[in-house]
Amino acid sequence: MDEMTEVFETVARYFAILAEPARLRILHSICQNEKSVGQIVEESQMTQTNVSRHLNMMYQAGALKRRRDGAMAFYSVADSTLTEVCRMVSVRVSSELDGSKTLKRSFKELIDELR
Amino acid sequence: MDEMTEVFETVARYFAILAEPARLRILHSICQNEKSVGQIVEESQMTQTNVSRHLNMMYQAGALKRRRDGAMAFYSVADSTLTEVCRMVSVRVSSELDGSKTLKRSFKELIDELR
DNA sequence: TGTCTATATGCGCACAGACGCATACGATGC
DNA sequence: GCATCGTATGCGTCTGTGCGCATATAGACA
Repeated sequence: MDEMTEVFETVARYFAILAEPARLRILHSICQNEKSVGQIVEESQMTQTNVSRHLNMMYQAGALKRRRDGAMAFYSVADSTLTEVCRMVSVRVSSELDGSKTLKRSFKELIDELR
Repeated sequence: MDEMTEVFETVARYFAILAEPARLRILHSICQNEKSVGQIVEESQMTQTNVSRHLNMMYQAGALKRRRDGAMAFYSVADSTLTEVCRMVSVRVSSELDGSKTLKRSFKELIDELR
């Protein structure tokens, strides 16, 4: 396989992590402190199955850290570049909104918390 | 629909543009100067159909500019944030490679050209 | 008008991935 | 041991989307 092919596939796989609303929701949920699966489920309004699967996917990809404590599993962000680019893109996207003010406020909230 | 849902979907759609090797290849191809579809086809080793479709997709998404000259269409990058985050991610990903030196060199090449 | 070149698109296929349901696994407590 | 709680996973389904083939459209030039 061509070298560049591998390069582009690798970068694309990285972006694929962020190309899914469910995973962005999770990232947002744990970008400040680690959280247990249960906490994330509660906050994110997603099913436990779905949250668990996305967490594992992100963990396998090296995006998240996992800490086990008894039966509980706590996840946190392992790769700060994820939140950085997420923040950059949020800024960019929100800057060209012409619509609802409440939507803009939601973006600002997200941007402030992505640190 | 919840406001946050819309926010996450919007950001995810943005990342989806970059979550595809073919589109990264195109972005790399035109990140310095505008190019015609034919030129991109040649450089990228992709079929004309495929290149055209991805170009149009990116154009519709506001990622690219299009200039028509006769029968030709020239595309260039409209959103510099795309190349910026692409560069950031490439730096990040290449920094944790332990393998082949030629692969690292390919990454460096990409990173240098993403400006 | 007819032909050639450059670009776009309708159609169909195939594959990937997101989801829910049910269930399995593992730890804790009785 | 058994029941319960928290988390992970096998399976089936469904939607989305990337791709190729063929064809359509549009401009240039005779």
